[in-house]
Order: sequence, then C-alpha cells, then structure tokens
Amino acid sequence: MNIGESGFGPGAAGPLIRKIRRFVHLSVQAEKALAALEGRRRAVAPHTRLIEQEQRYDHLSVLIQGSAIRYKLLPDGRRQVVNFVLPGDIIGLRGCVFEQAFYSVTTLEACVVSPLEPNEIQDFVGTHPSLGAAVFWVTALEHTRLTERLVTLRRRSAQHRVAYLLLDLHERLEWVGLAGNGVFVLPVTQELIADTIGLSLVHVSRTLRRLQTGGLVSLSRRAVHIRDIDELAHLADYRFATRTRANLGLLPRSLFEFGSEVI
Amino acid sequence: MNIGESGFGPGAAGPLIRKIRRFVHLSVQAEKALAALEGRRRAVAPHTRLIEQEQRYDHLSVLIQGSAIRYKLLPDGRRQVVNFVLPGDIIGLRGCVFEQAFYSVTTLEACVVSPLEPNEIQDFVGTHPSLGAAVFWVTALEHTRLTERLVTLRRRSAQHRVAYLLLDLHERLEWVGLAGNGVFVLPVTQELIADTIGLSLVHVSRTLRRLQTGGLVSLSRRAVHIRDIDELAHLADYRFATRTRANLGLLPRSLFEFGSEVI
DNA sequence: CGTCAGGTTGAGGATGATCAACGAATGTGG
DNA sequence: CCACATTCGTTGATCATCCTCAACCTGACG
Repeated sequence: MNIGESGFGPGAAGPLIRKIRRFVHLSVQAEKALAALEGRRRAVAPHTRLIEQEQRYDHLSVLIQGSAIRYKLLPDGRRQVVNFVLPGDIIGLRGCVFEQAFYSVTTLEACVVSPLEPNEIQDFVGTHPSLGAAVFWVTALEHTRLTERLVTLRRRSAQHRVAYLLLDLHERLEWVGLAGNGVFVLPVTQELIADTIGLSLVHVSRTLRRLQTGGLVSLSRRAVHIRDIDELAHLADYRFATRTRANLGLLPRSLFEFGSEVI
Repeated sequence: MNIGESGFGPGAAGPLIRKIRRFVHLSVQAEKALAALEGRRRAVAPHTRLIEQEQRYDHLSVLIQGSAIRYKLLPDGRRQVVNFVLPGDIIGLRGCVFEQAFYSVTTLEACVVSPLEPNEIQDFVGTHPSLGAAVFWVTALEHTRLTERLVTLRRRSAQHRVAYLLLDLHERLEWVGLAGNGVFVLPVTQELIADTIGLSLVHVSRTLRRLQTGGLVSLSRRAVHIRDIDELAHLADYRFATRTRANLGLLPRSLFEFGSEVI
C-alpha cells in the first residue's frame, strides 16, 4: 500500500497523502489518485507571487516542497501574514469558491508544486468523489487551526505568541515528516514572525533573545530548534492536535466515503 | 419561487435560504429542500449551552431566531468569543468532521433552531446533493470572514476593533434582513464585546463612550445604531463583502451543482 | 571591501490592562 | 409599588506591555 516513504521524490508518498493519512484512513483507491496528482512536479522560484490579493485567479496546486506565506497588505502598508503554507497544503482552494483572492501567496524559497488546472479539477474530483471529501476534511482542519490561533494569540503575551507559532510550525511540519524532536528547517525571519503574530519586529527580536538565552529554543539562519518541546508547549498553553481525530461517520456518504474503507 | 418574504414564521423563507440567496442563485429544488429543513422549529431557552468544548457532540442545527456565541474558556479562566452565531448560521457543523468540539456554543437569548439529527443528514444531503454544495459554500464564507477578522483585528487600535465588530454584525444581520440603515437588535453587552475583540471590559467601555459622544454610534440596552455607516467603515477600514461573489464554475459538478441552475 | 538583509540593543512614549469605586438599569420578591 | 439584588456600565489612577525611533552589529555575498 505504501508506494514509498522516504522523501518526496517522484513516486514517493507526497506530503498531502501523508498529512491526510495522519488523521483519516485513506483507501488504496484514493491514495492512488492522490499520488497521481502529487506525482506532477513544477518548480517555482523563490519569492514568486502565486496569487495576488484582490485579483481574479485560478491558480490551484499542492505545495510539495519549500514554503510560502499567505499574506495581506493592509491599506497602511503593513503586511499581515495569515499563515504559512507548508508542504501538503493546498494553494488557491478558496479560488474555487470566490472570484477574488482575499490575500496574496508568495513563495519564501525555491518550491515544488503539483499544479492542477482549474477545469481539470472537475474531472479529477468527479472521477474520484472521495477526493472531494478529503479536500473538505483538509479545509475543516485548516479552519480549526485558524480558529485556535485566533483564540490563542489574542490577549497573550509576546512570549506566548512566539512560542505558539514555533510549535504550530513544528507540528504541521511534523505531520509531513519534515520536523521531529523540535528541529525543523524553514527560512523564517524575525520580520516574518512579527507580521504573523502581530508584533513589532523589535519586540520579536527581544522575545526570541529571551527564549534563546533561556535555553528553550535556538534559531539559526534557517533552522529552528526547540530544545524542550513540552516545556515550551506548557509555556504557550499549546495543545497538540492529536485529538483532532476525524469523525466522518456522521457525514453523508455521497460526500465522504473513502472508497470501501469508510471511516 | 419565493414562498414568502416577511419574517421567519413557518412557511416563510428562512434565514439560511436568505443568506445563501444573497450570494448564489439557488434552484427551486434546492430551496424547497432547505425550506423543509428550516420549517422545523424548536425553541431554546436563553443561556442554554448547545455544545460544550472538549466534549463529543452531535448537535447539528440551523439558528433561525435569536443569537448565540461560540466561545472558549481558556485555562486561565478567561473567555474568548470566537464569533457570534446569528440567524442563518449552522451550529455544530464541525462536529461532522471532528469528534470533539473545539469550543462551546451558548444561546444569548431565547432562540429558535431547526434541529437536524446526525444520522438524518446522510439521507438529507444524499437525496439533495446540491445541499452539500451549499454547506461547503457557507463554510468557505465563514472561513473567509474569520481570516479577515484575524487580519484586521490584530495590530489595530481599540476604536478600529470595536467599529469593526459592530459593522461585521450589522452586515451579517443585514444578509438575513435583520439589520438595515445601521440599526440592529442584539443583546450585546460590553463584556461580550471585550471577550470577542480581545480587549478589557473597561477599555471597551471607554472606547464605546468615545464613539457615542462622537455621534458615530449609539447603543441602548439591546440595540445598536450606527449613525453613519460609511464613516464608521472608513474609520475601521471595513470592506463590505459585496465582492464576496461565488465562483462555483470551477467546482466539480458532483459536489457543487445547484439543481439545474448551475452557477 | 562595500553593500545589504537580518538581527540586537537602548530610550522614550502610547496604548491598553488592572484595580477600585461608584452609578444606572433591570429584575425579583414581598 | 417598593426594597433589594444583580447585572451592566462609567470613570479615575496606576502600571505593564509593547511600539517607535534610532543607532549599531553581524554575516552573506558580490
């Protein structure tokens, strides 16, 4: 059933499959279809804008390798990062529902994506209805995380926020095998962190410094090392999403059956 | 095609239909099914907890009349309101996807809901696949608004935040015909506002006072009157969601066709 | 060796939190 | 209809967090 586990090379299990597998049991059939999708690879240069806010767009793809951000430029010129796009995330899905983009998407580094032509998705999901279900599920997961962030980041101190973001990134990268034991590689700058959690660059710097001298984390140029995940999680009141178990039993079969192995 | 427009009495077009109609064109078929759903009415007493955070749940319903909040109690005892539940909103939808609730839902006043048995939804959406599409669309809309709030509320002053919340509520109520010209009825207390936008009660009080003495808004016990919507919107940098037009053309027909009148 | 992006550190100031007390409105029971 | 309780709102004073401005440092890279 596993076509390959190590890395995301062609023919290996892609990050989207890995992520979904983490929570729901995929049928062989569904995995095959997804693998076919993730098999396509297109390189994207660093700092390329994939989607532009306020614009019509039809770019739809799965991020396979690298990282990107969804962000919005506010009228006063400041930038607010909505969230990080990590391998296994779908880019431009909301474009299926709304005409205009609400925010821009830009790659942070050299990336690999699996593109999907807009009209193609009709046949694709039409042939494999279970994939529509998977997409729905992924959407729900993202919504949940967004809410959690909304709740958690408000009214909490700078330390809380920074810690939370690091743990959030770590967990999401861990889902797709790109993080473990507190270590992950990501080109996060302090400015990026600031724009994400809504603090000034300066204050993020100070906060990180305190966390680092406290021995809790260490950041290098492009890697993050959380020395003691549990302690940091305690500090940030971070709940790992292991409890985010799927409960697809209640869902209409027409939308949510995964081949023969209904969850 | 319109079964009735005034109020939400039995037989009239319910708030969910009205909301959806606002953005996508519903087929007669789909509207009938929705009307049947919204036809059921169950009264709920004020301050009744419909869903409890961290609990398994299967409560699924559409709010017809009244108001509620989705909130979360943080470990330190504070309450964070995720958002208001207004007529036309679906309660407990995420319970279809996840086993545990991420937050609680409590009525703010006497409410009327249209309940849906969890196993019943299978037949319901199974018989009318277009309703699954409608649900998907509503979900996307909510997700979008959540993101907007995340982006807008961070890094903005107390005035911005308060103004934003009032405009948000007004617009959503206006979708279902419960607000207009800046006036709507809702039992919002200042504590509720504070817990929603992440400010202290005291500071909300001061901010509201300034807005009121400035003649921009006026709050009575249970009604809100925005004197000059445009000016307040300008102050809060609020964008009305008229541009939130649906773009279902890209979607797989299997999920998203609304009867014969595909959008 | 200069440039530039990214990071560090200091000083002063503003926004909003907290504590506290008081006032107003609503509801309840007699 | 009144007295009381309770919830909701107002206002003042003090304090902490975080922002802004500003200067300087560091490493990468041409």
